[in-house]
Amino acid sequence: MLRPENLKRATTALPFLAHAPAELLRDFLREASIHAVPAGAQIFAEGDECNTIAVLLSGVVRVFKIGETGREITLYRFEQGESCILTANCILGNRQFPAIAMVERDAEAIVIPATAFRDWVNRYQPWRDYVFDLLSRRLASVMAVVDEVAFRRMDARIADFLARRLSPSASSLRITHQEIAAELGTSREVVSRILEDFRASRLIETGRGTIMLLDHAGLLRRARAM
Amino acid sequence: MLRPENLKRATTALPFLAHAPAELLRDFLREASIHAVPAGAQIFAEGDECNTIAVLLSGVVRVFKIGETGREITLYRFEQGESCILTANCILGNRQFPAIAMVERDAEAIVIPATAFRDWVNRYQPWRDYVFDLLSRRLASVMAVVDEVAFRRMDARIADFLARRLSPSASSLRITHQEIAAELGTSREVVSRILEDFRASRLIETGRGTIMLLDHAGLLRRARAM
DNA sequence: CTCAGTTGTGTGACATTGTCACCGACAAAT
DNA sequence: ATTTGTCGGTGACAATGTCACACAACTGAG
Repeated sequence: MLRPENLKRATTALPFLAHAPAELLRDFLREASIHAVPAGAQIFAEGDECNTIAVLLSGVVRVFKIGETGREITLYRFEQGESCILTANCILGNRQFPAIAMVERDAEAIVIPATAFRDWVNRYQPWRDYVFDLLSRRLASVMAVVDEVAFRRMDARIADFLARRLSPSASSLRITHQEIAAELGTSREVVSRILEDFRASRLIETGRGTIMLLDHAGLLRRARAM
Repeated sequence: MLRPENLKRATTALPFLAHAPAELLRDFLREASIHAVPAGAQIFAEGDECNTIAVLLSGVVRVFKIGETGREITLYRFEQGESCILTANCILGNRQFPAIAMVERDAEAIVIPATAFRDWVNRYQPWRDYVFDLLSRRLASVMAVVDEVAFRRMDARIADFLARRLSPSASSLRITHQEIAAELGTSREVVSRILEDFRASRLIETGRGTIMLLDHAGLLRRARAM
């Protein structure tokens, strides 16, 4: 049950609610509820059955896989207005959750029971569009991950990653080598070696837990070379 | 425009048509058409816009990515009753096709215009369920590919691949090393080396363009070891 | 402040995988 | 039989993953 004042926040996250049929809004108010989830909490683990679906109002959730050796790789993240569409995936297909979802920054989520979710997909076009769009976006982005992992060299991927998170205006980044490794699906040692190389090439400067940008254009060049 | 005798074949491929509302059937007959596509034909290339969607009546289509070095990796295949859901993906999200789809075995396809497809998703629940289910299945299977590529060793992946296609009753397989490489996203040399190793371990016997099974249990052991 | 424990990074050795250059064996066509 | 293209084998080297370990920077308890 959602309090009316929270409908405003929900509408910020899900803009289509502003023009949605009154019926959907009524159902939404009745079925949805808001929960706060602290950073570090696992929302779903590999193999879980899903009986609710969450749409984020704030915070960030990271969805990733873990290999047998303990290595991780990020599949994607979602934040405000997005939902763990993999959950939708399990709900609609009665499948098990094929990855791990963990809150990265404290999150508030609108939680909707699986039964209501399924029902709305059938009854309300705006809701249906929302779900299709997310599902479709994820499929494309996960396919892009396959491409990255299968074909690109690690130095290019790391350069790419850094170039996206650093800019002349935000020239320093707090992140550990281990975190970069988990992002890209490699090991910490490999990241350390490549960062050492970037440092020798005067692309970045490194400190414990931080990376500082020296040469953004140079990073982009490394990202493109292969 | 579909001839009534072809509706039977379509219903074999899409069982939900048997219980679908008359309206959907009428639309289906009006909008769908059947086309034969020979093996080797590219259905979609990376970056294509999609304005039709195809559902297979027969044959096999392989969807894959190509890296800059020319290496390939198979994302998935689809055959009778399945559709190139990535097309749905582009249609619903107005995105570009993010991979290559090529007919592997001569195919016949029911072709539906994008506009009709979109319309039916909104109007007919059986159609909607069909599309959701496929999309959702693909997402899960592409995520499994990420897991494979990121974490499993190549010898285990090749052993796995062979164990699936060989059995004591079908103990020989016509396939080239290059084809295995394109399947798994590695290079021909790597496949050759690993097959040589399997041969030395008396798991298989190899000939030009063929692989013969010697020890199925042994292959499965190699597939599990990491 | 000091010390011990924790976390982040560096390093060398080695195994696995990817790339390149090249060769020879085989098959189909002429 | 010769030619041509496909298929597979090989050696060298580069890139990546794994393991074992060292050590420096931070943290919190006392």
